[in-house]
Amino acid sequence: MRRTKEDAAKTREEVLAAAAEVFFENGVSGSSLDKIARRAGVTRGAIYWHFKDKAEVLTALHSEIRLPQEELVDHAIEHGHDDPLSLIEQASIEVVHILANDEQQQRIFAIMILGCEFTEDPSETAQRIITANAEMYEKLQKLIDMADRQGKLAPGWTVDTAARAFQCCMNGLFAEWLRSGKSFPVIDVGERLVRSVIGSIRQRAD
Amino acid sequence: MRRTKEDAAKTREEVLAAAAEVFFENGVSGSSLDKIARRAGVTRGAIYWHFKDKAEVLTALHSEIRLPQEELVDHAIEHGHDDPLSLIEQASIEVVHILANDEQQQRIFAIMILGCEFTEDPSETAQRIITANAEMYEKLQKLIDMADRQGKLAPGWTVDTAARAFQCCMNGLFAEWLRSGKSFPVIDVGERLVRSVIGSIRQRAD
DNA sequence: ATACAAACATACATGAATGATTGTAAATAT
DNA sequence: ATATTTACAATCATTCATGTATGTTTGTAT
Repeated sequence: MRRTKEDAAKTREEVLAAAAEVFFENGVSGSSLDKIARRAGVTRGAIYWHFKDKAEVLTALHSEIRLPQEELVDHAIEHGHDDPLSLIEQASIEVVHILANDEQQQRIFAIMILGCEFTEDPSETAQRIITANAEMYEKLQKLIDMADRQGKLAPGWTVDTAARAFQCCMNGLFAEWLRSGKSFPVIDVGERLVRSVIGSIRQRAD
Repeated sequence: MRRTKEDAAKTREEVLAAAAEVFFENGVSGSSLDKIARRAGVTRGAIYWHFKDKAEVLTALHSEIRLPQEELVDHAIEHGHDDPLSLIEQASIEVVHILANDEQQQRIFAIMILGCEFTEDPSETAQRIITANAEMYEKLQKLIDMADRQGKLAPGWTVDTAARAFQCCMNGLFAEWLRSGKSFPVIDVGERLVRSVIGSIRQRAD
């Protein structure tokens, strides 16, 4: 038996990795803590030591995801940018590429987007996801607002409508891809989709 | 007590309506048959009389949804159409309008899109949803293929890429709208989104 | 009027998942 | 060297949903 702090941290990570797999395979509420424990090579006791309950395992998984693009976007929001729509376009396409190659993040994304039981009275768990989505929306909104003030929005678009439309596309893209078992080339579809929508939001320099 | 055939059919409908509500509020696997029964004003016995188990309640709910646009689209696929992309555009926008006004269909849609536990080894339940989605995709594909053979696809688009991109948008739109608690005007966002994507798929007549 | 079947309600048996408790070997502090 | 935590494993009691079996009332056919 091993009990050093590093080992403890290691089993914590193993539990999280196992949880990602089991959640991904069986859905969140279809996964018992015992299944996760077995997959991680421990017992439920270990899980209950590190986490309060299943919900806390989920939120721990969620907090593991951190896209490098976020810092880029945050920087642009703070310091301004001369072509916000292009920034969105580039950053989004990069995110698609990253996600297409990182299995662990795919699983977590899938669990968050698809496997989350959704309830009208939002449970602690679902609330986290809603919050995260709202934060992403706000960032989009700020960037598009920046573009608007530069007179770069095509007629007919409002800041909110454009932000929502783009958000729907991206979430829909990942959701469909993961739900379908990665049955189509996300990168191709994603790039075209992003360019289409951004293209029609952008004021054409005719 | 009432036992006539019409009354039986009525309680069957009441059970389904209750199921839609309870599933919508608590998620599918968070809803016990007892909760549904109470909401419908019956006991589980009644539910087990009409349905084999919870999965069958779900599929019964699913089979209740039948959009009038489907017949229009089917007709076009069979008999041909001189502007398939416009047909997709029109039909999709109409679907958005219908959905925006029908609470029952919104709930069912929400359950199907969001509340479905997703699993790698698809359970009987999830399989139905996947199948339904695949059917919608095939129809899209056929229509876009028709447009392609008329030389109406913009350069860079393939039939599959275009069909996937559009499907992602629509599913993403409804998913986001329902998940967010209908916090934005679907009709506005939907119309702009549909026109944007179809517009960039369509060969421009410059 | 009688018999049977339809349409439920009620009661129970089962199994699974949870959470709490307890036990314990090793690590760390003193 | 000893005491005390740490980091788990193992066990147990409880809850809870499910499925089934059985009871009961009413419609309906003869």
